[in-house]
Amino acid sequence: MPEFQTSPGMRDVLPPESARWRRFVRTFDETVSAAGYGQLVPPLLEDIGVFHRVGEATDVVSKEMYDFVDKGERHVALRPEQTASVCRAFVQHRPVTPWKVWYAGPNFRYEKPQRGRYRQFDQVGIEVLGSQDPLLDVEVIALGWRFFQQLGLRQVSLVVNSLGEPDDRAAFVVALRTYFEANLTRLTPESRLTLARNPLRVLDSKRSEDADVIAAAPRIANFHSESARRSLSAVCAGLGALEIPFTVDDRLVRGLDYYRLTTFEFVGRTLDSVQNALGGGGRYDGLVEDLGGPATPGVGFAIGLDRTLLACDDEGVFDAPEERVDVFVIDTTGGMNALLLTDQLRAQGIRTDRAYENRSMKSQMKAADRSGAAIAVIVGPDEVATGTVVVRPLRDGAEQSTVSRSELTDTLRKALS
RNA sequence: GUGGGCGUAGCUCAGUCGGUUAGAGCGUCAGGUUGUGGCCCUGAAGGCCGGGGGUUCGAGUCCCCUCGUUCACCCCA
Repeated sequence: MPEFQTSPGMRDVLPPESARWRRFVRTFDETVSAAGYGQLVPPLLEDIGVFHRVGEATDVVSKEMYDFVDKGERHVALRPEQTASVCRAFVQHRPVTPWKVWYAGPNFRYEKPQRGRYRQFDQVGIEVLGSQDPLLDVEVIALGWRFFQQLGLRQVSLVVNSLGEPDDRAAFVVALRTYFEANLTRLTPESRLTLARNPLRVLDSKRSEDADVIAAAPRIANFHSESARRSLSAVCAGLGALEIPFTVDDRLVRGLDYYRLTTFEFVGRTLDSVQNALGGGGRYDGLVEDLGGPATPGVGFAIGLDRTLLACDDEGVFDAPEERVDVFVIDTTGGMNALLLTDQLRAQGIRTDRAYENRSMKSQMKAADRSGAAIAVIVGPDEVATGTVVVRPLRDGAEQSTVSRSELTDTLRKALS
C-alpha cells in the first residue's frame, strides 16, 4: 500500500471513465442549453448559514456537513447540494426572472461510503427561479426525462407527488405524528427515531416490517388544499400531454425540508439496492425568502452522476468513448523530428501522439499500435536524408507509402477521411 | 455513527497442517528481427504479504489492535 491514498469516499476518476464523465456533462449541457438554461458555476464553499436554511432537521445538514472555520474566522462548509447556492446567487445578483440555470459539479456529504454513494459525488441539475407556473414544473421534469433518454436509459421510472401548500404540509405532519405515535409498537426502532426528527420521513422507510403501518397512515392527498390539488393535476396533465409515463405516489418524501407542492423522483429500475434514486427534485417556493431575498418561487432537480452511470452499466448503454489519436509519429533519429512533426500535425487539427526516449522501432511501433492511431508516420535516417516520411496504415491492409514532408498533411487528411 | 466480509506484484488471484528462497496469468520493459505493430517464443524488472503488537524455535498463515476497502443499516444522489 502506498503511503498516501485518497481519503475515504473520495476517488480518482481515470481515463477512460473520465471521458465518460465529460460526455455525461456535455450531454446534459446540450439538453438543457437548448431549453434556454445558462450555466451557473457557484463556489464549492459557502457560508454555512446558506445550508442551514435547507433544513436543520435533515441529516444532510445536521451531521453530514464538511464544515470548518477558515483563517478569517468565517464558518464555512463544502456544499452538500447546489440548490441552496443557486438561491443564494439569485439573492446576491437579482437576475431577471424567470432565471433558468443549470449546474454540474461535486458536492460533499460526510457519510459512510458504499455502492453508488461517495463523500464527494457529482450532480448535474437545473433550477428555475421566479415562476410558479405548474407547466414549468412539467418542463423541468420533462428535461430530466429527456436527458435519461439521451443517455439511452430505458429502465427509469418517474414518480410524482405533491406535499401541498405549507399549511397543508404542516397539518399533514401533525396528523402523521399523531397516527404513528398511536401505533408506536408496530414501528421498527429505527422508524421511531425517524419519527422524533421528521414524521414525513417515516413514509420513506424501506423496511418491510414498517410496510403495514405505513400503508394505513394518513394520505397527503387528503390534506391538499384546492390550489395544491389544481397544481398537481396540471402537472399530471402536462406530463400526460408529453406522453411521459409516471405514477403518483403520495408516500414519496424527498430528503430535504424545503420542498412544497410538486416533488418527483427518477428511479432506476435496474438498481435493486435501496439506493435506486437516480435523481429528484421539486418546488421550493420559500427557499429564496429564507435566504433573505424577495418571495420567489423555485423549482428544479438534481441528478446523481454515479448512480446514473451505474444504471447505464446495467443497461449496457452510454459506454466510455474511446479516446484515440489519428496519427502516431515514430522517429528513430533521436526525437527532434517527432517533436517537429507532432507540433505541425496538431496545428493542422490532426490528433497526434508519439513515443519518447528514442526507443527501438519495434518498441515505437508497439506504442503506435496501443495508441489506437490509424496511421503511423515513420522518420528514420533515410527519410531525413531525402526530406520524406513513411506513411504506414495500421488498421487496414493498405500498403505504406513514402511522401515528401510537404505532402504529409494532405496525404493524412485523405487517408483519415 | 452501527454491524458483517475482505486486504499477497500495476491488475485479477493461488499460497496445503504454522516450516526454510512467496507463485501464476494479464500488463510493463527488453530480446528473438541493427527499418516495421498485432500472433508466437525467451528473458527481466516489479513484494515491508496494508500497518503495529502478541503467541511460537519459526507467522503471508494463529490472536489482539489499527488503517483501508466493500456490503448492509442509518441517510441520501
